[in-house]
Amino acid sequence: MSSDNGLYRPDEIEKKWQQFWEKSGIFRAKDCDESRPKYYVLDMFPYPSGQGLHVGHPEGYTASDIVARYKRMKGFNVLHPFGWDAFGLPAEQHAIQTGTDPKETTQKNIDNMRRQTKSLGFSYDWHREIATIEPKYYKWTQWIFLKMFNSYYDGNQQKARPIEELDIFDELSEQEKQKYIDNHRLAYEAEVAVNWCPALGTVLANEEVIGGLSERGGHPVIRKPMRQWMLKITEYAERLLDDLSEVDWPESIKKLQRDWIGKSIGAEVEFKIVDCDWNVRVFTTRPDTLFGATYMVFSPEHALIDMITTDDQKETVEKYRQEATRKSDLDRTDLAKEKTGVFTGAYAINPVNGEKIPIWISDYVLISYGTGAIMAVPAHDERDFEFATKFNLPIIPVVEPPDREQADLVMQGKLCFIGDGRAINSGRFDGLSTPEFKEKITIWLEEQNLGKKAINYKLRDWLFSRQRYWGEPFPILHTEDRRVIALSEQDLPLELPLVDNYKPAGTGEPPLANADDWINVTLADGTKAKRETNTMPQWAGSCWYYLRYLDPDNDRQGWAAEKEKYWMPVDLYIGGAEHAVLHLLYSRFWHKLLYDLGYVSTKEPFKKLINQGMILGEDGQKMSKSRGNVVNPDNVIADYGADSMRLYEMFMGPLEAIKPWNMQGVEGVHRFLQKLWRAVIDRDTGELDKAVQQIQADEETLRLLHQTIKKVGDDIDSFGFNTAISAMMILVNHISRLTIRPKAVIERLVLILAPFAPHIAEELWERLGHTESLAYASWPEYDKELIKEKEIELAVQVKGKIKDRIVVSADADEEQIKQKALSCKKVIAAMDGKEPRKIIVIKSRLVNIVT
RNA sequence: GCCGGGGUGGCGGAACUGGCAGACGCAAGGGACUUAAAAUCCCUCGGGGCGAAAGCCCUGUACGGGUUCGAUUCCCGUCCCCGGCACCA
Repeated sequence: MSSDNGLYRPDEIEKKWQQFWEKSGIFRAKDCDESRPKYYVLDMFPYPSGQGLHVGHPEGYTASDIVARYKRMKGFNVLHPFGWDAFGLPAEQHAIQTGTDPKETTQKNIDNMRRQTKSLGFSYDWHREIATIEPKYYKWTQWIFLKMFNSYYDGNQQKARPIEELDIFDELSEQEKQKYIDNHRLAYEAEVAVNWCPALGTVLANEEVIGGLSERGGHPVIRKPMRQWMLKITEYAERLLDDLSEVDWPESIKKLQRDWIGKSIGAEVEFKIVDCDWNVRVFTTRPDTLFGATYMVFSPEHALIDMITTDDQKETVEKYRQEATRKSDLDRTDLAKEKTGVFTGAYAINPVNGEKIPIWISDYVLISYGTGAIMAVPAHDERDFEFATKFNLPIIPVVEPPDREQADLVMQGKLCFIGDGRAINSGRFDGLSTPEFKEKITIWLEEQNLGKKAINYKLRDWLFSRQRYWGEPFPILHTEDRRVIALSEQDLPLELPLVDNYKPAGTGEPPLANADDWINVTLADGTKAKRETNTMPQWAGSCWYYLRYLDPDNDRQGWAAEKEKYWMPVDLYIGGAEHAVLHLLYSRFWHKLLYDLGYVSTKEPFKKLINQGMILGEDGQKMSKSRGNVVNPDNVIADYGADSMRLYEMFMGPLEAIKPWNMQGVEGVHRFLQKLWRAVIDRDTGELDKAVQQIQADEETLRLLHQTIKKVGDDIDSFGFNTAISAMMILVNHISRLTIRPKAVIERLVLILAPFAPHIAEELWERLGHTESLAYASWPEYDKELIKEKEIELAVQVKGKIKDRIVVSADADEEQIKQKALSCKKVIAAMDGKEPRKIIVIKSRLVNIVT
């Protein structure tokens, strides 16, 4: 008679162990424990969306959990926290539509996603859970903003310093002093042309505009000048670039960041404008082509245009400028379009040869890069070439291409050449190579006081305000007499007021402008002031959350210094590649500010970074509701259990790869767990199977076990989780075929499986007779000697083609192997009576006989 | 257009540092067990050819070349797919 007491029941054992982990507090990280090395494993915290978890989330979380559990078994004190990046547009859009407080919506979503996350059995220290929307959290986001506001960047020391230490000229008036200080703050206000999205009723950061449309929603975006808060990330450009060499990140991500920062080295050159007192500066990376500068182009927004435009050109120029401002970024960057532009009537003098050259304006020159004006060298710049060709401007070649054919075309003005070559038409510089020329002319320009070496970055200051309700309020007051003052630290947090209308006004005035009680403030001295009504962007909270985990309940500091010293930096950071630039660059920027001011002890926050790849639907398409190919983790767990879910996510392929979901693959790993279970547990009684016995394992089993222990450990170290699982499958296949299964082998198998499938591992561990959780059991050691094969099979090739195989003992020497190989019948036949010219023996691989 | 990543069976993928291509899993086919089915277990499984069979031969890692005793791996060229950037002077 058979009962089913011994069946594998993931639903039961998973609930049991999750409750045990929670109640026992076994995964609470101990601060400042100097007896063990520390290890900080961090997941990018999610936005708590109404859709809940999708299968992409657990991919990264499982990988980090495997590492966390593995490191604990290796004796590390592991910090593995979780939380919520909870400010965000969906909850606010919902609030606008329904009038529900976004806090309520968000809280509900957090509760649901927490339930889902816990059902996967991750070993998070839930006592450290944080959410960026909680006042006790954003108090410190505001605090860091104040640090930013109250600091300036000391260019000589290359670091941020308190604003009180800024040197000010005494002869300035009070007002001028204040202006000077405000201009130097790392958080400052500016009237900037922003990306205004009428449909969303907000401005967007450059990064949030994709091809002239809003990243979220795809609405059109136009340019509009508005007062905005900016953060001086540009001051950190050089350090953000340099310190990339210190972090262990994928090269591709580092490159994206380098390109985003976009450093270029060149020269600034001053051009005199004919018949007036104005000079204009341009930035160029090719000062060696100065002799070929045949005209200049100003950006339509350039301030000098009004002063230099001749009367007869005024109307045309004005018309063009109007059009340019009306154009959205999309129109301006449409590459299919032809270059446009108009002549200003003014001329400049080329400083190297005294030639009079016309000044044009065109929107292919950007006001925000360099000086907003360029010298145009049509022979050696493709954009200038296109423009010159269209408007019939002179093209003078000044670099001779090394290639003869190219050189001919360039000399005829028919080809634009942007490479390095030899200088021509450049007076006494003729004959120089491009790099030499660059160096010499830069020195010459400096001597003549006409220019100097210069560096430019593509990186712009970070537009930090949003016309939104659902974000951190700025701790800033605007007084009646137009001063901007910061709240003091004791006044934090400045909490969001309750409002009854979440709609933006549509004029650009944020929703908070309607909260009268909240906005109007009277200072101690009686001065009336209004609160800042913009809020911070979603990135703010995620810039520093990894620090709050260190000390989440501290209400006197964002984090305690000794905890920061103990835990930082983050040893491993896992998350999606979509944050390659923004989140990771912003965090690094904030971290460097905090470093300068002495609040953190490391230059970089994240030592090692891994990106998990996207998981596609079963149809190979990106998962989306409209395609109907979304896989819900809840269903997978209900059908197969969390261990199968975890295992499958890791077994699909390399962590970083993009890969399609396949429900039958889940079935496959589930069968693997079943097979292990059946090999250990008696189906009827639920006790250990009678085949599991305390006996010495045979040689082959022992070898396979030790090989597997080594492989799984090595693979976890290198994030090769898919191959680690396949190695364990091989071992389970072997064990399940044994009639007597050595208990000690099974125990070690259970231990190495534990980081991947912790519930079944804990359950089996218990049923194997252990009374303590395996969470801190020592990771099994492997024996190098036991791993070695006794006999090795070698392929024997004749001239690179395999003819036969031989088996030799592992310690056979080369001569023995050669003899054995040469004596194979098939080899003799293949050699066709010829003498071996050369015999290559690759130990433990093959023999190749060349005749 | 530029930059980065990639292209291996029907599918996901594996292959140390240039050394037996296709581990492991899925799907498929065959068999065992069963009254039957499910589950489980065993076998086959890149393509083509020869053979009654054991087995043997040829070919094959997007395509075309090259280096090498030997190339999925290194080099050159071409095609395709994915991601990022997009007039940054």
